[in-house]
Amino acid sequence: MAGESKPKTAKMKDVADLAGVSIKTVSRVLNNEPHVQDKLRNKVKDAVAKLEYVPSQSARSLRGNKSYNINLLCHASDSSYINAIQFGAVIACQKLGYQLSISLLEDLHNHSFDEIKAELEQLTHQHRPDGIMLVAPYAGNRMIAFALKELGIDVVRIGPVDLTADGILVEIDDYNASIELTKHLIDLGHKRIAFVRGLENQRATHVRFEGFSMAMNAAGLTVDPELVVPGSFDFSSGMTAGQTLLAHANPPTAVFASNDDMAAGLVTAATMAGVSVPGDLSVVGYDDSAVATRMRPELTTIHQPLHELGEVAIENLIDSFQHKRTGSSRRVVLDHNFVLRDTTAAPKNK
Amino acid sequence: MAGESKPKTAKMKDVADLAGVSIKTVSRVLNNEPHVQDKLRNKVKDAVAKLEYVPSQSARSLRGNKSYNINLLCHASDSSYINAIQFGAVIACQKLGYQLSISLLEDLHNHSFDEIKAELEQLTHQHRPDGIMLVAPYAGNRMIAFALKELGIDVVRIGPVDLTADGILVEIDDYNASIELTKHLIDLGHKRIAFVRGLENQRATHVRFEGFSMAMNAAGLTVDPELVVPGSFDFSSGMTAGQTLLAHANPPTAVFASNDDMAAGLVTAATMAGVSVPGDLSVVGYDDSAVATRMRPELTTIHQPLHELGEVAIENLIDSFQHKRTGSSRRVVLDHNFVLRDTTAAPKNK
DNA sequence: CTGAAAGCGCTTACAG
DNA sequence: CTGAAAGCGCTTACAG
Repeated sequence: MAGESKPKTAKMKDVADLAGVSIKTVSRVLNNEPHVQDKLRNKVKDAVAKLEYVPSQSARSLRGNKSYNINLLCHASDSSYINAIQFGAVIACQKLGYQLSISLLEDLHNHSFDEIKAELEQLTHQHRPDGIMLVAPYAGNRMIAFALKELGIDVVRIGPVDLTADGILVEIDDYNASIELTKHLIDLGHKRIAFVRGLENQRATHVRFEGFSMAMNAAGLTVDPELVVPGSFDFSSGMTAGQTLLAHANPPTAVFASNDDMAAGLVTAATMAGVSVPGDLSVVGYDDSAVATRMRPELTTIHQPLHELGEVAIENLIDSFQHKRTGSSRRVVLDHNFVLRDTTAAPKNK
Repeated sequence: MAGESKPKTAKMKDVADLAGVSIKTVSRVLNNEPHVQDKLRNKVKDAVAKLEYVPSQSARSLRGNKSYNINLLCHASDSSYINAIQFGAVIACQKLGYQLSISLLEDLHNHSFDEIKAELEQLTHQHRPDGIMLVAPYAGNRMIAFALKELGIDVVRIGPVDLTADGILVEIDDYNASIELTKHLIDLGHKRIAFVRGLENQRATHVRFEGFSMAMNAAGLTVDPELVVPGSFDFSSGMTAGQTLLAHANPPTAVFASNDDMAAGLVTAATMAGVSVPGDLSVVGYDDSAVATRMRPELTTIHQPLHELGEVAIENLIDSFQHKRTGSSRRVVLDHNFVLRDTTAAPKNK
């Protein structure tokens, strides 16, 4: 079977000829510009439909200095949290005529600002995205944000990043969500509640701990420093944290893990040690990512609207540069939900 | 703080002027074309470096009718299998000066060929990728493959798809890997071995079952039809399969789940039912995706080189259309590995 | 081995 | 409200 050659597609000129107008008018209709008679507008639309005309992004890009491309800067790790955000972002891009591309940025620890900037320049100059979307662990990286700003690229960031940061931010209210989650444990009757931190360079770690501490204090409970253990947002650090906490002379009856992956590790460590969840130990996570319902018992957690975070981030980013509001700052906070599942219960010896 | 305007970048003309040559010569050097004196070539390279010149993909696209963009067509599901392949694909694209973009295709069940073709035309005409990468569950979809062919777009597919399919295929030897995996269970002394199928429209399901059956027969064992249960490649179908198998009057001592997610569900179901893995039941998975080491006991499985599958797929795709070998067929088979972990052991009452 | 010219398919000023 | 001209930054024939 011979390979077919690429079918030749209609150009703007063809549409103009068929509609009996100039190509400029076609362009205006396509870009939803005002000042076109309805009659002409309809003629053009008919011609577009008849010819199945789709404008060439290359040509639009070249002349208009736009690429209709948004780049998601990722870290090399498997994360269903990122995955879900990416999903929402793709949906929004498709809806708005943009394309979502993925780039991988290697670890930038120990890199100078100039090196980071050079790396980003290399990455962005080739395909010239109209905007960049930053997620964990890069969303909170100030050097990256600043370098991108110097390169004149619009950025949207997702998650609880620096409060003083400018640009577009999309997130949920981590502080209050953490309070809610902690209150749930307190209301069940828990007093010795442990906390598993995430990566220390992520603001999420700090905000969630702040909410946790606040709720504990408000309830007249103290946070035992020995029950605050480190983690790195992944399954195995959750297991380690679980082992540490269970080995404590006076172990906690409940644990707040600052994300779901670690909570899953914790539940696994408990189960392996013969500690029943939630009978002997209650565990809560954070995110409501895929793992939350791919474990037993299913995880009580905070639901982040991950798809929506991705969608809203893209919409705001595009809106921002379409209205030439480059450099504008805004902060969008979406609703979260507390999701009660099966890893929490009242403590046995209350 | 005022937003900086996009910095103006060097153009090919600037490089040509600095190097004292024509822009055509610069173009030749940049595209690694022959017929340029080394002296001039070096002058040009110096100028490129000095000006930090990066060619505009838009301009190259428009004139050259190439987009330097490869599109990964995804299904809306969270899968660390796809995630890992995507990772490898991004790496390869970055290395070769291409960009990987993601598109989501909604479910196409009950759609006619013409509808599918129209959908794909819409999707591809806007950004005109130079090639498309297809993974599960679309890699094996003949209508998609055929529609893309009619649209003149090069395609690479990953996984065990139809043997008669033309185009570029990258996969591992599923048949022999499945035999190996089954032999492992047989060598441990298992005789009643169950099999959990995946989606029936995926060739992986059939090839893996074929390998399983073959190995059973070769060892003089029969496949009990009652121990062959359906699944859909996800965690919850694995749990269901586990419950079904454990409820059997004469339950199996080992299970071959045709991917890791289902194996994880199976282990979870067993654990919940008080059936110890691997003490009372051995379980093997397939893929070695992230979940394999995010569970306890860790999963014995077949390691698919997912990153490499993604990389090799992209490399072959680009190589194919760069050499105008559009329409050429080839099949690349990468090595797999049997990974012995902790979910398999000899049966108790052998 | 090297270069001057034409043109990819749009959008951006500019005129009317 | 509409259009003729110029040009975005490259690559593709074509000449020498």
